[in-house]
Amino acid sequence: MPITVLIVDDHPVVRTGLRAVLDGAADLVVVGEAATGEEALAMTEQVRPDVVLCDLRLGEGMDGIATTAAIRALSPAPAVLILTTYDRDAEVLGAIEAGAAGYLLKGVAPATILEAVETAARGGTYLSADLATRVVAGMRSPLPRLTDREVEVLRLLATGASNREMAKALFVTEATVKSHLVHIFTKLGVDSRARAVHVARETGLI
Amino acid sequence: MPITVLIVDDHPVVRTGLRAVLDGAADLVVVGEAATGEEALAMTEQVRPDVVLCDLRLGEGMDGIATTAAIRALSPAPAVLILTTYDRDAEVLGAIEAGAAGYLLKGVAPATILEAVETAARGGTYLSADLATRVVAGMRSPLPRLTDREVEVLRLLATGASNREMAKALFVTEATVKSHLVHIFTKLGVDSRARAVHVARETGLI
DNA sequence: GCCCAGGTCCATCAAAGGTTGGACGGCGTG
DNA sequence: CACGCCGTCCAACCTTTGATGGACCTGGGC
Repeated sequence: MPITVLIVDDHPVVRTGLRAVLDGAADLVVVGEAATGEEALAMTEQVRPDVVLCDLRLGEGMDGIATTAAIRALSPAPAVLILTTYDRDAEVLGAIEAGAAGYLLKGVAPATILEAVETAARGGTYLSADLATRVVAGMRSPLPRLTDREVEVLRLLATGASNREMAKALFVTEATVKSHLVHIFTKLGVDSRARAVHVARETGLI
Repeated sequence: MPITVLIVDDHPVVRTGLRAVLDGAADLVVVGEAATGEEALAMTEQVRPDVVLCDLRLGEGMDGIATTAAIRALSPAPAVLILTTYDRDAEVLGAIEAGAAGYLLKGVAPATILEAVETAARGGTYLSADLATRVVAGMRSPLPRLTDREVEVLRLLATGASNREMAKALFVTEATVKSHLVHIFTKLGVDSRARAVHVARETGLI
């Protein structure tokens, strides 16, 4: 009995590529394609695949992590393999937390994708080699938990807002903004707004 | 006589997808695949394709624009079609300036890709519909030309570097760095480093 | 009830960042 | 070739940011 796979990616070309790769394996059969998270969810309920191969970035609507969480909430829940171009720490952790059975970089060889799908179908977890160590590192020193307010400030910061502007936007005084900034800096281990934005981007925090 | 196409993308899956799409057309034949800009250049000289379909981002080494420029410098030069995930102004313009015969978003339908390749082979220019207007807008108010030095500063800036750090890195004084910053701010129409980084990212300048 | 954590607020001072104005060399054009 | 323009460089001055050390209030857990 072959392993059934649902492909989720917003790029037709990538879907075609994945289908071609998966069709090359005798024990795999692609049972559907979806372009959005919403579509993926609906199709999963209909066709009940063994594995969902899902891009992390899906253009409009739900992203890969939200889709993963929604799919894993179904029962019986198929394994979800996250596929992506980038290797941002926060996203890896987010995907794993959302119940993903693995995380693959798009740059990997076709054989690796097949291997990952088969591992996932057997209930295992597959992480691209270069990601495994990063995840472990991430586990050791988990990403700092920013409060909602702090994330709000961080987002404004990333748009280049000054303290004065953020204060206006958030209806607080400049002093309060500075206070939030200090907390953000401490949690991110930096000492300037510019660097805070940089690490926030790097870790996928924003 | 069929149109010959060389596929350039650092992701095996995407290459497979493109090959599948192009093989669907009777008058197209894929004569090779390359994973890097260097490889693409070498293969272009060997197999002399009519059209080179090239991803804008190629991981290590030359990027799509550099590769386009290098390929267009050959003679006879094949048409180069740029394929990408994103639609950043600066990159569109850069690609066109480098001699690209068009610019395609990866999200488009397979039929659109075929159409673009055929247009390119006939010597025409193809731009994804939503890009055309942006290019025109870009022409009307061209992106400011930053000098090499300014771009260098901007890149450091984006990593969150302080003036002092940039000065050390560039072997100039802090005052000089500030001077470059002023010019960058003026050209980008902003008044702070944070906002400069923001618009630089938005416009694909970095 | 008590305490602690998070959000808000504040003042002060040192250290960055940003503004202004100017010097020097290369390069193209009149 | 002289002129101006541009890129690079620099210094002095003023503004914003970041560090420090507090204060109050709210809500949740012991």
